Amino acid sequence: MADVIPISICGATATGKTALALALADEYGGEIISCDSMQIYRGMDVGTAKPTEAERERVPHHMIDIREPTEPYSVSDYKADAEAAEADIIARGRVPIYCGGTGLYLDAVVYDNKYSDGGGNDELRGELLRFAEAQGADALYGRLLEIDPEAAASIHKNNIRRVARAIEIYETTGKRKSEWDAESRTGGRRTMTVIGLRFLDREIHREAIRRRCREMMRGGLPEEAARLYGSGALADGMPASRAIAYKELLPYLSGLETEAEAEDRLFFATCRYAKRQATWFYKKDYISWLDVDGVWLGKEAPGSLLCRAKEIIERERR
RNA sequence: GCCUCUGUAGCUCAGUUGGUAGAGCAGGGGACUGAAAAUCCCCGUGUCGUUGGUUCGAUUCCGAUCGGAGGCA
Repeated sequence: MADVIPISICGATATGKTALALALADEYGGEIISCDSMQIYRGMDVGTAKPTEAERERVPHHMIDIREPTEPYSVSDYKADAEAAEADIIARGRVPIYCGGTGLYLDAVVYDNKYSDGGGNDELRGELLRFAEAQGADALYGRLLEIDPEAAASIHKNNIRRVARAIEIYETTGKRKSEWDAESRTGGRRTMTVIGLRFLDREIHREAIRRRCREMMRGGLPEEAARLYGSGALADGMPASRAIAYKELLPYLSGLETEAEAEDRLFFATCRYAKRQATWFYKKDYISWLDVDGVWLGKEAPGSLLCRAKEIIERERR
């Protein structure tokens, strides 16, 4: 039997990735590996548009609900865990199907990237951030310029998060970030069929996002957000506090805004996120694109989209 | 009917002691290798409600007028 080629469904939010991945899983005897930085967390269900119980019974899912909303997680964790899941799926004779919109995580799995050994040093990082706050972003950037001018050239000085991380890499590993990157990027690309879903018409995509926001608001998002907020999982600095959906509802939950205003806030944040995802994905040369405008408008049957996806998959198998 | 407030960017508003205007939000574009649903960068001409007047010059002062909000009758 030929080597199994993993499949990946990516694209911006609300393009229909989940539905297509499920259909493909049925078709090929696949199991889904979530490629989503927020579905990792338990208890964040409505807000992250997690697959439903029924869907997860129908097709096995991996990389979902593997951390508490207070636990940190990173790309390198993802790469290790997802690849382990993938190996396990293949060993059982099934097809791994990645599905999700976290571009960085997809990259980690598409390329043989290496991440700097020695990991992170939260204390040092915190110290660097405090330094930036006290002395200014320029001062922090100045430190990076001294130790790794090459990395500094590709990081904006105001992006103190990245500046701090670059310094942290050097301090903890003794090797510059630019050196790590140079080595990592020689890894090459793995064989994987990556299908990207996209709307050609931005307005239609916005409609899809609008509908999703409405469904979330009616589907228990406020209750979920209140629960997470009450448990402290949304406190400053907590991983879950970064997710779109919960922080947007805080003014509403504390009585400062109406439900309609909260929904708008959620909608705007999601649209901006979709744009950032699109910017990331569109320049990736490993993606084969499928337009979904017709499906959303009801002019194309979901089965037809599935056929188009299968064509791409079959073509790459030859 | 009278009085007060108000009319400036898609929205909320600031401002010009008279020299044609700027923030936030929304919107557009982009970056991205251990927090990524995060983080960061770039992009603002709009009949300053309309119309007269004063003035070298009015969005800014004055009058009228139209729209909105409130108050008194």
